Amino acid sequence: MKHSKYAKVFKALSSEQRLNIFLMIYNYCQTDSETDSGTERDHHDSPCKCMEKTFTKVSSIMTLSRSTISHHLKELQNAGLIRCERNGQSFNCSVNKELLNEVRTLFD
Amino acid sequence: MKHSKYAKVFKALSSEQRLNIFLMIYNYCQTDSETDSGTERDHHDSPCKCMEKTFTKVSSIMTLSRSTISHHLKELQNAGLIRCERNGQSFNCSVNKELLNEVRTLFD
DNA sequence: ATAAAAGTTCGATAGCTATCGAATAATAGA
DNA sequence: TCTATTATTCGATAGCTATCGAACTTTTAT
Repeated sequence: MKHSKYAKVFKALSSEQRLNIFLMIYNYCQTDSETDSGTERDHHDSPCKCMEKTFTKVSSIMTLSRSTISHHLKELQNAGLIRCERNGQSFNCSVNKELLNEVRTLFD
Repeated sequence: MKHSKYAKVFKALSSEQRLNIFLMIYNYCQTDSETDSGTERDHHDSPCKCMEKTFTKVSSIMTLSRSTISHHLKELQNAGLIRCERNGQSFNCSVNKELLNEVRTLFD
């Protein structure tokens, strides 16, 4: 992978608030996929289960305006760290674990 | 480790030029410690051998002014990613591998 | 259809950042 | 001591970023 893409990932995680949001989604993914390990899924497109109502959950925990949260979620998507989709009123996000693996191997 | 410290690390790596500088030092450390694996060292303070004349080498490879390079090296030090010391005319840097390990485990 | 809730987009702004050149300080060698 | 090399600090600047509130759009429920 090109260095510029890594830099983009790091930039997305360089804001403390945004890192908190990301880790919130990440941790949810972790515990969720343990609980749900038997289920059949497409591992390429969604390597871990979505965090449902991400926007709402983030809003309830962090004291940031809605527009700011929207912005941060978009930044995380833009860097490729998460994928989001709207499902009716629920806004769901999942972590791109493949990208995380790539990033991790940068330092191996 | 506190999230804010991770954010600081990511911020240090979020500039493409600075990431290039870091990876240059990192890669040098890697090949160097392989070549030099038998030597006795204090692994806490210097987990890998220094890259000698860091400043000069970075200058010769990247088209950045000296002041900018100085600034970037300081940022990397500030985030704890590298340690530098001046040794006469030579400016030597080494990578803080313990910190890298911590960062890596953020996503385990 | 209307209202409520959820999320996005827009425009503004204060503060940060990458970069430079010039001036300065530190070091080594003659 | 004088000079060349090396690195730091300073001041400036253009551009980016985190954040907000207000206005708008989309969706669900009544």
